Amino acid sequence: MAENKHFIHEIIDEELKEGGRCYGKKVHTRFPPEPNGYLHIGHAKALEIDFGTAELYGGLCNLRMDDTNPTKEDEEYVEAIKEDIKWLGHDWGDRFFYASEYFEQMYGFAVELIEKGLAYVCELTPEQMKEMRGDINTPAQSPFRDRPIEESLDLFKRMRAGEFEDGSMTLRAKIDLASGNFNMRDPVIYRINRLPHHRLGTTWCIYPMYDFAHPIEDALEGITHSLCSLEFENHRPLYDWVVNNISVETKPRQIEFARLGITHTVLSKRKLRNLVETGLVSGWDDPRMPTLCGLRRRGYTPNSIREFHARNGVSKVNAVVDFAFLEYCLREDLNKTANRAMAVINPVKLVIDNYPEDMTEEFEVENNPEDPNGGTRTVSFSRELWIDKEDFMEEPAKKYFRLYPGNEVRLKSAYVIKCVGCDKDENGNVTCVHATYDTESRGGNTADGRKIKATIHWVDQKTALDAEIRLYDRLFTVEAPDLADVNYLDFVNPDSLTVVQGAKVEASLANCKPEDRFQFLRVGYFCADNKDFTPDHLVFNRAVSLKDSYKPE
RNA sequence: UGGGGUGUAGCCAAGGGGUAAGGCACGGGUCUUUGACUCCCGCAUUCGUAGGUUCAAAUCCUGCCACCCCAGCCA
Repeated sequence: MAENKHFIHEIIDEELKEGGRCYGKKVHTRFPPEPNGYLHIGHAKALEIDFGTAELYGGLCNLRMDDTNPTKEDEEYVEAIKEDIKWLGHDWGDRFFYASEYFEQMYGFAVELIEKGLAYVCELTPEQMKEMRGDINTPAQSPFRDRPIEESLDLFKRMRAGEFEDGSMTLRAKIDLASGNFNMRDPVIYRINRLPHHRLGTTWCIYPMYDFAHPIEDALEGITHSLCSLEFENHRPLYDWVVNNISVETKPRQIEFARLGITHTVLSKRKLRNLVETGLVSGWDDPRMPTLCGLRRRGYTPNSIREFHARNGVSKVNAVVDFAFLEYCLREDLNKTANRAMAVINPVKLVIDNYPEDMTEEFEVENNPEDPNGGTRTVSFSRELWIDKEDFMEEPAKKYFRLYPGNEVRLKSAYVIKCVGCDKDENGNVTCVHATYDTESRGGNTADGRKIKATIHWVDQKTALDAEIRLYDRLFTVEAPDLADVNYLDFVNPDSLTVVQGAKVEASLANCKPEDRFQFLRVGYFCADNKDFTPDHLVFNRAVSLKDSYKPE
């Protein structure tokens, strides 16, 4: 948790003091997704703020599906949303709700407004209403504004009864047709729509609008703080108008914060959906997607995502955070928690010329040097090994200190070896590296105490397993593919996925399960794919590479 | 020319009259059986801008500029 309280918590602190709006009350928030898509890292920010605020103050946070528009919502998203929230580690207890549970009460409040002369049935069609909306200098108009209360009451009842066509009538709040804030120009609060609702079917043919429904949902649930994103600031006067003009005891307060942006990706539902539908990614859970299910499949931990948001803070500035910062948070978490393993992604054969052909030894290797209780595992060693192509150079570049003829390196946890040459094919490609080992260096330490600069990873050919490795990189080549004046699809990174077949991994990896995460030593953090990994077909996704400060000159 | 917001380093972000926290990125060094990690050092004479008030201004006042949101019977 960040040491400095952000502005929302400062406000709450004030309200909790004696005489404050919430003195003696329990802080109660809510997370209200619309079930029409998958949750992404931006939603996770709201999740952290909503659930995190409740946790911080010893309060509660409700999970509520905001399903007031049957044309967009679907039950299929509900379970996925719950699953993602649970995965992140948040608990809504028994407080799971649907906005649609309150439709009857909302209807009652609408009637109350009509009776008070604060709402009226308007017969303008959408087109007419648009024409009569007015502009900055001209007030809106509605010829039905002064309709008698009884008449509105009757018409509203008949709207509910299904007597009128979709779109032919609305219920409007009577507020201010000349307001500079267009949300206050007699906003529509009910519309007619005969599409079946995902839960209630055809029970209703009229549905409340967000601006009317949301404050009621909050008030009915006893929400003290309704935290939402900046674009709803303009709606706050209407939110307050609703809670102040209907008969509810609790008056929740809406506070807005800036939503999250991240470089090298897009976060709008429309654009994400487009990536899926055009096949540029394999689905909503493609490991390149910023969706929670995508990040999960990629290898991100709930902890790293929560830490990312906690460290970013909360403000009202439209922020675009470096993708590198998300990666940093992941590395930081996985460095402490992920077991190490050896995997050779681009293998080349290494032969220890002076090692007996039929001999095999076993070495103990620590699972995680960062974790004293991490334990050890056993790896086998024999004359022929796999090492990474990048760890050998026949003619070393400046400052290169791995394997090259005449140079010594340490094979992690095994022996110190000295390169004696290599074999090449007719095209000059290295096919095999030759070395001799120091028989006095078992475990990796030299008998005479001489320092060995480089340590490289390796896998025994006798026990190595084949694996498919999916190397992921950022989805877009530019920082801001989301800018209004560019077509984001033009900047999809053609190299965002590289599939490597025939990588060689240590035998212990046969026992791992989908979603197990590892640091492949000196390479990066990898995660067993949660869809395609099987014991017979090992598939690992690269979550993030290790930092690499080696810069060839 | 309306209403609502926001401007502190390349990116986040504290600080709200007493002389610019912290993190990421970046550069250098240290350590190292991972060129990772750790640790250390460096990185805003200045807070969108111009004035004003004050012994003292990122903080208070005034003007200006830039950017974001708003004219769905979407949320």
